[in-house]
Amino acid sequence: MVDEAVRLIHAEGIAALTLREVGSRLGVSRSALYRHFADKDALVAAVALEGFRMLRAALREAWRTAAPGPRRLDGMGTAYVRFAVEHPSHYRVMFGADLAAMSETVAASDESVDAFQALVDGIVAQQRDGHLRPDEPKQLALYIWAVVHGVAMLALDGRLPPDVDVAALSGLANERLHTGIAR
Amino acid sequence: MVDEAVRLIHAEGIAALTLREVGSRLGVSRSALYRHFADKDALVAAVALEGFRMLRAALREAWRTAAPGPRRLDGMGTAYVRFAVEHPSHYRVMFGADLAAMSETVAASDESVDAFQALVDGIVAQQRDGHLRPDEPKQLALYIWAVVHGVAMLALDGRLPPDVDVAALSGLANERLHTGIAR
DNA sequence: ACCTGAACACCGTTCAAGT
DNA sequence: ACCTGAACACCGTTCAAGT
Repeated sequence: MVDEAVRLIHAEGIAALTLREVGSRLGVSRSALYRHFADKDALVAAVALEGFRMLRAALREAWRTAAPGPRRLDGMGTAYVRFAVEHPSHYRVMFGADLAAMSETVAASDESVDAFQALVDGIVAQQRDGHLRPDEPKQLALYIWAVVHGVAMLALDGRLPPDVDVAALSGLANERLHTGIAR
Repeated sequence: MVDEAVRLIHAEGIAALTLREVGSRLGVSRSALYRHFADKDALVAAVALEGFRMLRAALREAWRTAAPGPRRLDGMGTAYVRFAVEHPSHYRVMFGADLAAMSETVAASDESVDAFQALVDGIVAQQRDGHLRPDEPKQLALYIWAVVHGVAMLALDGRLPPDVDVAALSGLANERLHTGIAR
């Protein structure tokens, strides 16, 4: 069901995600879905949780494989935007207004908290090695998050001019971000 | 109708914006609204256009009243986030996924383009006075936009931890943003 | 345990009919 | 010109009934 929901959003957009269509594609009646999820919000939340799990893995992987040094955080920024661009259906559900109502539960989930923690961990490590300003790590993490989230949202919502390459903007953002927070 | 739509979103959330409720609050049948707007999207677009008009005015005003000098752009960043926080209903419609389908027309509107242009104008002026890196102004503007948009979206969607003050984060963002792009 | 089909209370939208 | 009321094709959700 979760996979089918993601495929449906990817193919037809988030507005086309209806329980009827999910059921139809799975060859089952719409009411049958209620045997597996409490309601539509629960299905959407499951997609969001899967997304946060994937994002967390992508961020940790980016940190792990990045060369140590002052630029080690850059990989996480690139990985974040790339995740959003490569998994727009997940990202839209994770941060869309549709989830705003029930966001408390999803935001409090281990998956979501851990994804953010991966960034905080990286910041603390870079501060320890003297590569980053000794600001409050959580505040700094929120700032970095806002930057990459802003780039991702503008890209996904088609708000960037057509001649602008997302990867190029992401690269520029990483450069200016780095200059702004480096020690 | 536009005012009533904004009031309704403000009071009940964007999901509660229905033509039936708007009509009911105006003491008129739902079908009567079609005499003034082609469909619901057209009403939503009108709210978005009003929002971009207000945002443009707020940005230009912030630039006009800011003290000249290297910090003159900071006021625009603060004004942007403040606009989003003070007019969440407008902002949500302007940048929400609901408008994504028809965003081409709204994004191409004078109101929207002018709001962005206000930022580009400020950047060019600051570069001329030697306060800013001589990067491509449009690219720089997109980066700054991403930063303030990211802060605004996280704040509006309730994604910030409860102990985080939006104004404080906006201030920190402005500081780090400035360091990253100053000459 | 899992599914179906009908029903209910909502949507946006259309259209003939009224003033 | 502007509005109404009924109708249509959609939603999510519930529930008695089936296997």
